[in-house]
Amino acid sequence: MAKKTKAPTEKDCLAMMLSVRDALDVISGKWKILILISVIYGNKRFREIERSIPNISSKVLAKELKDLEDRQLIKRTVYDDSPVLVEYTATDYSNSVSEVIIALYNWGQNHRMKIMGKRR
Amino acid sequence: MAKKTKAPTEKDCLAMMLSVRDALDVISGKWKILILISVIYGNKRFREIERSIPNISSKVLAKELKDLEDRQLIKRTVYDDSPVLVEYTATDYSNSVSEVIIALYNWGQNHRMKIMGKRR
DNA sequence: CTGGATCCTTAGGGATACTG
DNA sequence: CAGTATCCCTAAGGATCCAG
Repeated sequence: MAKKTKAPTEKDCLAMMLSVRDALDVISGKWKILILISVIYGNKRFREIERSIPNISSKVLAKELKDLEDRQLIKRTVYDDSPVLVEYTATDYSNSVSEVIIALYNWGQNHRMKIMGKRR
Repeated sequence: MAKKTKAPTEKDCLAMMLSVRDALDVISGKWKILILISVIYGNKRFREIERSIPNISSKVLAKELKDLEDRQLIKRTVYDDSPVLVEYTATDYSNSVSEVIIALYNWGQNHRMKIMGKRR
């Protein structure tokens, strides 16, 4: 109703930052997104996920998985306990991250081409 | 022509990760995206940017700005040098990050509501 | 196989003060 | 105003080994 003659500035800028920072809190770090990708792509077992992500260590993976589970971005299910069978799966919530992942993917591809082309 | 009966798996997953990792290399960290937002929103001066971002220190800002400049994600222009006037502005390239920012923003908002609603 | 425990290194970043 | 210079501290992450 009311007209806001002003273009977006300080307040919008800050609001933008706050939400973005929330998002970054969750998905920032070297591994979280990669783990999400792996799980969304269908990897379920610990070693499977580990192998799918170059250079990740089991310690880091365990820690990040726990973190992601806490935030309900993945679901951990224990199926057995003789040789211990655990499965990690995506949740609706983790699927909602897809847009972010896609955006990162697109931009990253573009960026890669740019640096490949240019300097060095 | 050829049928690929298989759904995307390992190779696509890895390709996805590589590009995403490239993107993360550039924009990860606590501050880079926030700085980009600030500059894209029109803040140009060092102190202006500094004030627009809660809790950032001048040291960190200086470092990140330099980094972003190296990667051509912002442009630094010195206009004068009596009281020293410097302007940071967005580049086409930094504008291309907008999609990522929007995605983060949307998801972050959603996430914020989710945690607000739930636990604690 | 699924992780936990331990040790260690480094980069990120806060605080504060200072220079051109 | 636009940064630098220190100092210091913590968390992220690598390496390796070990336990259930």
